[in-house]
Amino acid sequence: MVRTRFAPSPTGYLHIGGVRTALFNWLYARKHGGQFILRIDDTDQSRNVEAALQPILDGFKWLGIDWDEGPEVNGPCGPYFQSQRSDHYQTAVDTLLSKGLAYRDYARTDEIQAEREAAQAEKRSFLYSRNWMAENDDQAAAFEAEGRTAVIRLKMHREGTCVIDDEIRGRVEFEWAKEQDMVIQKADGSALYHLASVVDDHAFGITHVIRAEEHLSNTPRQIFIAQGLDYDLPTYAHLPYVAEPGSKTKLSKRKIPKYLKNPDFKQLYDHGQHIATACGRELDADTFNPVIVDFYRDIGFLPHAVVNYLLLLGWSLDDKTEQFSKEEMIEHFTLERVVKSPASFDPKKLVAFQQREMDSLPLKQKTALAVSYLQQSGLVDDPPSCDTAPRLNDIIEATEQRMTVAGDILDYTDFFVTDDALTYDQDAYTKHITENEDDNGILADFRHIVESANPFEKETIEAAMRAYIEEKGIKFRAIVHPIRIALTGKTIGFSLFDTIALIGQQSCLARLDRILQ
RNA sequence: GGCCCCAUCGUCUAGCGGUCUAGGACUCCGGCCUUUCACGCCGGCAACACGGGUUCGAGUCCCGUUGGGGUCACCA
Repeated sequence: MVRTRFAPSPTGYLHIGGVRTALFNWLYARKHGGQFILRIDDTDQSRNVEAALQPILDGFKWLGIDWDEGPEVNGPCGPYFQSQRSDHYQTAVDTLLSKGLAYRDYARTDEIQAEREAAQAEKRSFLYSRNWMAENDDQAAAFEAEGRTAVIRLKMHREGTCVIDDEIRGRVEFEWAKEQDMVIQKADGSALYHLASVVDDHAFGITHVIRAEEHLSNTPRQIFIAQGLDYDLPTYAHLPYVAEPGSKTKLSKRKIPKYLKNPDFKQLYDHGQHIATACGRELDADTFNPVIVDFYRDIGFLPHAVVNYLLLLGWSLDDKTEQFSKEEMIEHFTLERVVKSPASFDPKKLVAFQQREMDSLPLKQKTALAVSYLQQSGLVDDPPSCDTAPRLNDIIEATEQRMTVAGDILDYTDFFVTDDALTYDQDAYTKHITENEDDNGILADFRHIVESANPFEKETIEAAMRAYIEEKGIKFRAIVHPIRIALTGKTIGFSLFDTIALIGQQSCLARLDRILQ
């Protein structure tokens, strides 16, 4: 039975790199008919865990990555919060202590620091002298008499080799003597990450530890703990990490200002800001940026586009397949085809996946998504009013391929404002209306076409307009801009005939009259 | 700095000794289409880090160099 896990720390947001790791764990479990478990790494959290966890759970739900055991669903191995498992960790510490594989250490932090710096100065690797190690109660009592307090450290081997058979990296060796005597329990009695992680992986029956490469170098100490506790070792698979756009440095959540210097990242970010602003949303720079999953959900990405993109960031099936349904991902995923080198996050390519996904979305669903943005920005009532509701599908259909994300509908809002409230792009207005003396003639003629179109449909309007330019001996492009500006205030938009039909005869006349007067 | 990992177009990748004058995708650049803006279509630019081996033959195997990265907490 395959059991994998993802262990997020309740930080308040779901990081894109974390999602990729979770996805691979999820896929591996699903492929092998096993379980995917969510464990909450809150051993060091003083803040409100519940509030900081919710966005993470919501993110996974949105992406369709479900968990078999963990928060909300629970399961046979609970509790799934590390803050509630301290008794397990204490038992493990006691075992390690009794077997002489860990010790009470009374060194002060400055004393350790001094040793570390000395090693650094001599350009050799640091190895603790164990000068303040207490291996029996008498020694401990002596140190305590000096007013010292103890942490628990691992008493690492000082010879031999630790061999890791990594599913992705192959055989990796570490000399035990280079491994530090890690602290596994703080002076206040709380357990630290490595200890908690190993104990819980065992308690949860985790068979495959699939995690990012940054954990490779601390695997030896985890193996030491596991062996000391007589646990069977899980299979390890160290994924390459997700790197910054255009770089091989690990993607971090705290370097947004730096990423903003990357034009592609900036463009995506601005796109998001534009939509969020149009929705009248307050922006939190910590969570509203392309490194955090919420960003994509909030501006109208399709979750599957994000998942599909992330799948290909460090994994491929072959030399051509790029689009995968969830079922296909599960069917084809193998650790064997995970790439070893880091993959840098490419905002442009993610958008391309989204574009493709959006284009293939059925109209009804597209409409539903877009309408929610119109509602958020107050342009459409919830539920839509009687005169708006029937037009919605037609409007979205007329967007054709212009919406990359659902929030893009907010660039085409002139169908939802009243004729009096329509605003004009000033430069365009000046250029095509004010400065062009012939335009009044064209607009007036166009008003006649609108007025006499019967029925008022795009086919009849198009026929009348084509006849008009033929008669006048002018190009169509000569009349497009003035008309478009008169009707929508802008030079860009849908097909002009769609636009006219969607605005409707009455509004077209009203908007034309605003200009003609 | 010690230890460890990695190395094919700008980016994601295919390539598991000959079929590679290195394939696909995104980006970019041309052109076409055209009622604007998108879309679409056609075409193009662009890579095996370097040096040694092994071999009849190396992008593919080995070693070294260089480069990039990760990690070295009473964080996770």
